[in-house]
Amino acid sequence: MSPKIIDHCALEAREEEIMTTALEIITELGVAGLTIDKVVAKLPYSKGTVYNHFTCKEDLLTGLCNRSVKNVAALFCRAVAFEGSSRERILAIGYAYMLHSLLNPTEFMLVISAKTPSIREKSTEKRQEEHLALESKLLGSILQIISTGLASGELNLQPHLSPAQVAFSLWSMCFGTIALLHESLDRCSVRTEMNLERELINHSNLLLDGLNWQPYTQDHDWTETIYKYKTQLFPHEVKQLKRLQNG
Amino acid sequence: MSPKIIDHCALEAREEEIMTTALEIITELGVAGLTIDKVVAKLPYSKGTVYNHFTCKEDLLTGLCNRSVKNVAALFCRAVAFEGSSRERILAIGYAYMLHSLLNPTEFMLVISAKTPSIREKSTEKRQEEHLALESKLLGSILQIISTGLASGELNLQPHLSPAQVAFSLWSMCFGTIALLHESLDRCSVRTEMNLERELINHSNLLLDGLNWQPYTQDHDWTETIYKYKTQLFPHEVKQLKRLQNG
DNA sequence: CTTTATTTTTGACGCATCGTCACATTAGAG
DNA sequence: CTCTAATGTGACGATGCGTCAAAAATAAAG
Repeated sequence: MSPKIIDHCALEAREEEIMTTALEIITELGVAGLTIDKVVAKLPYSKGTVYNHFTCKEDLLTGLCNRSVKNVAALFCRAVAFEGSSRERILAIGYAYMLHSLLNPTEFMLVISAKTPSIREKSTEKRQEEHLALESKLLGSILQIISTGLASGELNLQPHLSPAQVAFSLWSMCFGTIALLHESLDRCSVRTEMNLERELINHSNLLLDGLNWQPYTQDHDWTETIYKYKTQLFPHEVKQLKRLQNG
Repeated sequence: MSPKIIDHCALEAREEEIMTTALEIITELGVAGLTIDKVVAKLPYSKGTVYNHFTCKEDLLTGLCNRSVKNVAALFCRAVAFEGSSRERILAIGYAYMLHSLLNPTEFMLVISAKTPSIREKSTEKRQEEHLALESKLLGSILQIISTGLASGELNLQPHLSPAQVAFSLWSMCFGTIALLHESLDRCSVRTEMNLERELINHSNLLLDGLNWQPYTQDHDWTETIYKYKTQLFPHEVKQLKRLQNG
């Protein structure tokens, strides 16, 4: 009894390896170009082994999507810890989301793709649940900032709005803005990344003003806040982005 | 010479027939379940004929998506003609979009799917352009309302915002809200359609307040306006929706 | 009515990809 | 060294895509 012990650590490492290889192929050939056979060809394992980790191609895509959301969650945690007013911190969340989408365009697209029924329909229940859990972790970061805003009195909720509703508003605003600007980014090159930044900040400020979240847009130097994001909060990411845009 | 004149009308009718059949299959089996062979099996034509209309499956999906956007555009035109303040008319746009997404969930999902790179990469340039033209028609309706709002003085743009930026904000807000609530609608049945309606109105009002688009949320009876949407502007659609929810 | 030139339709075919499963391999216990 | 169970392998059947040579349909000319 007990032959060949399953080394959980090694298993997980292999799963990472498979996902990384899949991401390379997607970056090169697009989601449509992804093929299990191509993944297998790039790996020292066989098809059967890959199918031990992922039940089908869609399951692999969802796994990739979850890995990406985990990275976003890490950025959000940093945004929550930003030294500043609650409104500055909530804006940092949107900024983090944008940075992530610019640094990892392939993965961002994957998150949208994974929400598509054709992929959801086929991937594992387990990975689906993992995805939901990760998403609510993201919402958790937002809710955390909302509650400190309420505590400090900078945010006064209108009676018909719950914190969850506000969090959802912010979330969907970011999602919609980035998704739509991302897609046009691929088409008409008129819009550059800088435009995405400007629109996202505009749109966020409109929403936050509507919420009466102080300080209002005109009562604070937001350019300076964004400068702090760039130099203090996400210096590494911004540097990486600049390198990406020049290279 | 000159045999068999191509009857453009008949051709178009057949294209419609193909798309309708494809939509039936998608509604039944999901986007992933769509197969050209299945479409052909349901039609009195052969595979070759279908491929005379659409170059590939993805092209068919984009065609389906465009047909759906055309219907949205028609609803938007009615919203523009609503008798009321400019803010009431802009809110009607969002309401129309929501109604459409609830009445045609399959098609709404398709619009998201069609934005996915894996589909865009493969569909025809021609249909891509058609899609862009249709989308800018939608934005056109929004811009039209913005300009009447500016003319009447109900909307005063802050200097750093252009009408196009405002239109984009509204558009992405609607898109994000509906997309995210639609997808959770499929998963946790906690959220009903009524919730989508409430959230969309909330979210719209937040944004419009942020824009200083009068009358503000607290200065007008919006419940009554929504009642007008239901009874005067989209009575047929609302009735259809109720039938759908009961049946 | 027959012929002819041309367009349209057809469906069998070749190719790619998927996911499976019977068999091979491996590593530790006895 | 042998036995055993977990793990890995890749050939295989099935499915679906898109093509293309041949067949059918059509309308004007003879």
